Amino acid sequence: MQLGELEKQVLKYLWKNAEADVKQVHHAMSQKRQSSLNTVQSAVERLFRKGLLTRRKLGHAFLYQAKVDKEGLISQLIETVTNDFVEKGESSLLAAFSSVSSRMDESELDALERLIEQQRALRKSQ
Amino acid sequence: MQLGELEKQVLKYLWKNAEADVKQVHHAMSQKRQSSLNTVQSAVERLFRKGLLTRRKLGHAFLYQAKVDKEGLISQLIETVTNDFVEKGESSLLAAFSSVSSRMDESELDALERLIEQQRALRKSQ
DNA sequence: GTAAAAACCGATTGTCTATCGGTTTTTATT
DNA sequence: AATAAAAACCGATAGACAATCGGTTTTTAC
Repeated sequence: MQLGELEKQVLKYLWKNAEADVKQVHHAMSQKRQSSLNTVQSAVERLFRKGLLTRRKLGHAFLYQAKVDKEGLISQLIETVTNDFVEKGESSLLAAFSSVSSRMDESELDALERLIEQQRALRKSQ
Repeated sequence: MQLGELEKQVLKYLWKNAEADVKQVHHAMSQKRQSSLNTVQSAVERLFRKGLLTRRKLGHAFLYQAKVDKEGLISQLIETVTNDFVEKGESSLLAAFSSVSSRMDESELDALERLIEQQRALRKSQ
């Protein structure tokens, strides 16, 4: 999946602000860029068509909401870029990590290990 | 960094075959697609300009070689897609993992922990 | 029913990959 | 040094896709 700059900004905004209509999104975008309302509308629609947003009608306008959270999207993007290089059968997630681990320093490795423990704890409790 | 399909195939080939000239690459590509020699030449040049290949002249032709290995490229791509979403200061690599870990099953978490140990061992020995 | 607001459509521009023909440069050979 | 062959390089076109925005249609409130 290919995301443009404006689309990313819209997503970020919707992660911080649960629901918003196009007007609000446009207003928020205007801090960083001078896109017209229509341009923002298009970006929002593209995101909606890509399945990254949900929406419901409230009064005049649709209220849009992020369908995936940041972590979900990132892991989706990671799977996309890694899948192209990973052979069938091997886990692209693991492959991704082994690619990344060599760039981590000691403290990051430690932090990573703690994250694994957290993840395990989370599972036991459910 | 954006990689097209042909570019990916060229990279994969050069990961399997240390050095090759355009002719060889073209020949290898012809198994999967019927691109002309010039088309392959362009893809190889693009990869070279992107810093993903090195080359040296041997006789007539340049011999091209992958400058990054698969793991290096994947981790580079992961950093690219994650950096857009990660705040300054936080490690995008760690953020990437926490995005991905929820999709891993028990055995993958185990495998990941072993990878961390390997990584540590590797470092101590150097 | 109508005016205003929002959504939707269509067209244009810009960027990037794939494609390949054609020209220039390099190299080996005589 | 001249030349023919090989490789590299240049330029142009087509196809995707994001960004952009004007204009039309649909929806909603009054």
